[in-house]
Amino acid sequence: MQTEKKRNYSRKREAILKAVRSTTCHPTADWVYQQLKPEYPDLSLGTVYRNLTQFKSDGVIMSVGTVNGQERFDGNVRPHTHFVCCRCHGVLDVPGDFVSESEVESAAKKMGLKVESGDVILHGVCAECLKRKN
Amino acid sequence: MQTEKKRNYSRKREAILKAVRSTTCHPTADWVYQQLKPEYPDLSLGTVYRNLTQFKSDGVIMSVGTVNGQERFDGNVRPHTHFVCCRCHGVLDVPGDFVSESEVESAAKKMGLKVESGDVILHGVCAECLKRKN
DNA sequence: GTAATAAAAGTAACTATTCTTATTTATAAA
DNA sequence: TTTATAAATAAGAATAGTTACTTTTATTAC
Repeated sequence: MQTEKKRNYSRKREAILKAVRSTTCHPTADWVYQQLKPEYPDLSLGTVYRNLTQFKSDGVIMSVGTVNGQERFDGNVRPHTHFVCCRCHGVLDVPGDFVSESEVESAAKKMGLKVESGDVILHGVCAECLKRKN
Repeated sequence: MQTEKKRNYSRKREAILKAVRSTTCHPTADWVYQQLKPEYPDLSLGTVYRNLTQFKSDGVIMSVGTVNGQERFDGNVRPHTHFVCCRCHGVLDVPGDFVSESEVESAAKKMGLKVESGDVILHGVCAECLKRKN
């Protein structure tokens, strides 16, 4: 049995989660902060970080990893693929999984690993950037 | 025609590349620095960073991404899969590719993306950590 | 209402990485 | 070999993303 941690409601926390879920841009902590600042003028960046960290460990959001020095978050926790543009550092969802669950499982078993998640990250140049300057 | 950039030979640069290639631990910049410090007492961390960046853009090493706030490098640039242990933050090679090149290509084409590389990163608990404490 | 507890603000601290400048080293020419 | 040049380096300061800390504020239970 796990120890239950009680958690009080907070309007800001709710807004932070909503902000992450409202976009497909895979935002940074600062993006969320800037987004909410107008409506919550006393919001602090630390609050955004703290809540994003909580959401991550609760599994209601996920991290896409660090792109250009900044962690990128995703409100969509269903398995999907990410594409990172090395020009504009945009992150895009690519529908599809592309990875063979069973092959991974058998390779992991051979090495004695417990695999909890698997991410596919594609790198390249996005359509926008290709158009802009070839 | 590309402008050729001349590059002078440097004993330290060679040692840095050798260090990254000598291990499968997917080292951080600091690991390389600590490793070479005894033999090159006047080595500086900035030199390690600068050369790793050069090697990356030359394609002779690759980045595994940021794990626990630090970039991890890999001297093996052939496509392969990485496993990141969320307990000890170790990075392991997993033989195999697991991702369907052709499916990725067709999905990318549909979105107008130019894919240059694709990485599979598995997350979980490594054999060592599973043994240590279950 | 009041007490107990969690959340937030604001600030300070931390850390990986990059940048700057003076110095050293490697290469090429004379 | 000596000299000229351009590149590489050391050292440390600067930057930036992130986290931790302390005090104040908000939420819940009674």
